Amino acid sequence: MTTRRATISDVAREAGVSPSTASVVFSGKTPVSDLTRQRVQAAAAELGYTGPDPRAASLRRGRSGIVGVVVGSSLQDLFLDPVQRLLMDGLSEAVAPLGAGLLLLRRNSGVENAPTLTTAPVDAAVLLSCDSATRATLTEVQARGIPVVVIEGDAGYGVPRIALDNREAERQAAEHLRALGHTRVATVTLWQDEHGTRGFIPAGMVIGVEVTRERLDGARDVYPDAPAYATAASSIDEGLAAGRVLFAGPEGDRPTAVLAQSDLLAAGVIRAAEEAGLRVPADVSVTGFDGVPVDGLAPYELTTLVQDAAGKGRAAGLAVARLLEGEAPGSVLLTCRFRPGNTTGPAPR
Amino acid sequence: MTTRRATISDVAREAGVSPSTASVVFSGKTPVSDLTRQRVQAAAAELGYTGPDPRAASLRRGRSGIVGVVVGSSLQDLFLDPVQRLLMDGLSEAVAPLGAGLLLLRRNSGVENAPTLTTAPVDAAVLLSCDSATRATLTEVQARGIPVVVIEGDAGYGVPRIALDNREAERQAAEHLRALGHTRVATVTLWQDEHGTRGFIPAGMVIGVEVTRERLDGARDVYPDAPAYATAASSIDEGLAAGRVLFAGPEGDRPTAVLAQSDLLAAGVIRAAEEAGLRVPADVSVTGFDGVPVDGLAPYELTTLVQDAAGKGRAAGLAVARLLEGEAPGSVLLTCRFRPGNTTGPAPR
DNA sequence: TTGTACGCGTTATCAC
DNA sequence: GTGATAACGCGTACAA
Repeated sequence: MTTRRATISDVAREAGVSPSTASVVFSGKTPVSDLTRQRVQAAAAELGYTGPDPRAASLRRGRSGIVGVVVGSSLQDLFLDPVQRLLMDGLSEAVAPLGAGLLLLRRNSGVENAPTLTTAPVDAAVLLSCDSATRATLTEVQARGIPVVVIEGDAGYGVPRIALDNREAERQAAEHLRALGHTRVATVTLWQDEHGTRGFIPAGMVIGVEVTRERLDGARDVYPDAPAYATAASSIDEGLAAGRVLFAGPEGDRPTAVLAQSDLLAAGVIRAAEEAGLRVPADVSVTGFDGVPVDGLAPYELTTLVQDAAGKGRAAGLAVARLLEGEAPGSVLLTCRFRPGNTTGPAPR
Repeated sequence: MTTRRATISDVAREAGVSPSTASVVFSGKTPVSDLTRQRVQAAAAELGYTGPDPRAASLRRGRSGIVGVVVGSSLQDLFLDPVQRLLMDGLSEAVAPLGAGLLLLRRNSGVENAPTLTTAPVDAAVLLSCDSATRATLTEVQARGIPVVVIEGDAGYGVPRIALDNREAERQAAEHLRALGHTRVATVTLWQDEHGTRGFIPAGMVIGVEVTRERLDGARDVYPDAPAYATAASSIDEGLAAGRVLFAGPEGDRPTAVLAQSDLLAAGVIRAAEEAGLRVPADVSVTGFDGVPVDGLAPYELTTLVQDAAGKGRAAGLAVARLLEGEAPGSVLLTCRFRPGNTTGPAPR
């Protein structure tokens, strides 16, 4: 049975009304008499018609109800990070009332034929931690007239941004350490480039990833010469590896405090300190960033900067909604709150 | 400037060719002379035309390049689980060559106007851990003629399933414990219903969540009377809470071994054991399920059942591809591999 | 290799 | 409250 699926015209004919009337019954945009509605619904049931074809409706309306989310790497890496998870949750929550869902699109999938922002029927796009490599995508998308919002990234050109006061926040953490008397302070950073290059960042190097650069700048505002070790991702394991490097040197050379750019990294650094026989915070102070619960960190409570990750996602969703209304939402700058814990203490002497 | 966006006809006119020729230049389905191609491309550049409108193309082709993924709860919860992350990664990898992306759809979002499988332009749908509540959705989607694949769920009705040999696998773990001489064995299960009801599962209760039921059945094949404590999610914290309950009783009453239905739960149970002053595996043996790396579990290596979660996702993607080709892929049953670690040992006496 | 003609299934608009 | 009309932008037989 290769029988064609029923269309709204079929239903209309069966019900003895015009296609437009039948359409209105399903969309509810215009009042319809009860009798007509019932007739149409009966005809639909009869023919097994389950409502308008979303593809045709989206062509006609010019809306698909889909928001593309461009993620950098694998979904695996993305969702490994609790901050990103919260963010996606907030975003999905904020676009749902628009009748929109999130379409996951990978940036450099390398797969032939993979869907992209230009081939997918998206109404708007959200770019996550947009780095320099994303710029190309951006201009093409804008040429299509697709509204774009950027989260934690450097978009320029009048694109609404949802950002954090990363620099000021990290500066607060650094000042907290200075007030405690620390002088030998190191930083463990988030990824510095799309390859996930690990290692100490050479002096004078300009980092293309905004969030990493800004947090590092904040640290350097207080400790201009602090060595910075870049990791490949925000995870406990990455923090552990970085911590091992930092704590490998002779005692007089080791940092007495570490500014980690995420809570997961901080948890890893703390573990590395324990491995090296150092006590936290007696021998080493550690700060994090994000303010997310870290499984298995107890009894420590990180000294950290709390951000509202879900709020970031919601703000992005709101911006998308505005853009779809034809408005021009401004950028949003969210602020972090410093939360002292028990992982920082006076510098050892 | 409210100027209409350029269409392919505009480009064709500008280039002095027919619309169909211009279309062919973009789709590459038919050979075109170099001269024509260049003229069309020049015209496109001139008019700022960036390729066919995906909405119109999808109506015409009857394909949108979108695979809907129906997730039960919040994205947060979904991606908290490393198994689900791997699965989504495998799935996204497998559908990318189809030119398809994953559209995240929440089951019971409760949000007015939220997108659903019937309102979104999806070519196919993947149901994750489909429980009894999902059945309704399923029939409606099938009425639309949208191909569906179910992962770890009970779909019935000729829907291809990607499943695991949960029962056999868990039975192996239980037999391992029996061989070690354990007699007082408890189980910590995954969610038993959509509400995430925690607590001991009453005897004789039938569980609607397939994966939970099957793994429990496997445990009961060996230990018919083993108490089972249900958690709300696969996480360390849930395992910790469950473990605290299990280890709260007097010594002669406590289980000497715990079959946890996931590695994260197992990690939590181990932590609870440590809290209670019990040594693993000297006082308590613990098994997991999944075979995923658990951050911070070292130096333990879980005795567990290794499953290929990414492979599960890929299998689902492949099944989707087949369905879209009009074929009728069968169900896939993947098997787990028992991997002994250092968290199980002889029963204490 | 290129052009013509048509339809994909729906909905906005306006007149009745 | 209902119906006629006209797009929405494109892909693809088929003919030339």
